[in-house]
Amino acid sequence: MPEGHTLHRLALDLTDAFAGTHPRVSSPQGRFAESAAIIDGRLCTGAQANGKHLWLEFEDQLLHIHLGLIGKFSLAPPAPPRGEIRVRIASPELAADLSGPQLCVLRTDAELRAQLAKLGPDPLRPDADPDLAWQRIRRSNRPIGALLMDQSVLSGVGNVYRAEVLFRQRIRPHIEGNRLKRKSWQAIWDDLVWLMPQGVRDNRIDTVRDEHTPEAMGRPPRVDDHGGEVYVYRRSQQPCLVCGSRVRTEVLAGRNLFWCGRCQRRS
DNA sequence: TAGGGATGGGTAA
DNA sequence: TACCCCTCCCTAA
Repeated sequence: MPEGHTLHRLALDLTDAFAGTHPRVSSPQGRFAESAAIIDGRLCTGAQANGKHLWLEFEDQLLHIHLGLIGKFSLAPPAPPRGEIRVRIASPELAADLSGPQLCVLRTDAELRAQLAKLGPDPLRPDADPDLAWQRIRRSNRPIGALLMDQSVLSGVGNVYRAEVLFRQRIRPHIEGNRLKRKSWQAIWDDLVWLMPQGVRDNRIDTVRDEHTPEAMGRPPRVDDHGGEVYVYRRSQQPCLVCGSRVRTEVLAGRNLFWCGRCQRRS
């Protein structure tokens, strides 16, 4: 379930669990066995995230992980591995099991920096410069709904935050980057900077706030299969929580986009 | 039991 | 744009 908030949360949890310790590192599935042996028992100094990239630091070796679409990391008291576990990082108290990652590889500091250099600003990092993203957006004729998903424009936003932040700011997903108003971009960025830390804190994406909360509207909370409270994501054909018209869907940038054609008219 | 989908992204064409 | 990989889970048959 990985958008940027998931990775930042994992970095915090992994740091809490293993920083300053010498965890055992193994590969129950076997596909990471050789590399696991290299860092097994080494001092772990912490974990960090940037966009959807996550890494653990073992002295001069960095374990670089990208969960992709289906990757998962679970932290729990040690138990026999279940399923295809690429990597287990374990202390006597906790085992972190990684399954289905798109990427899981040891890197040097220089190699990792080269990877991260390709990423646009991450709303979850305090040093992020939103103007770097704006300079790309204002020169592009691609729709903002595609640009938000492009990790070289800005990093960490995935399909849920894309749909939800555009809804919350009432922006039409199809407006081209070079026709988007600067203040609209600022509103998107500011909203992500407000929303995503809540995703890290709660470990899920909730975007329905203020007067539109189900409680405020006299309905029981509706939690989507993905585990959060949302306006439009995966709500195609259902009534918009704000105006009641049907939520629309189409594929944009290779992924299912959801939006309200009546509420989202701003550029 | 087979097939499809899922919050991602790299590569080839 | 199409296809591929990664894994798990739900649905239809």
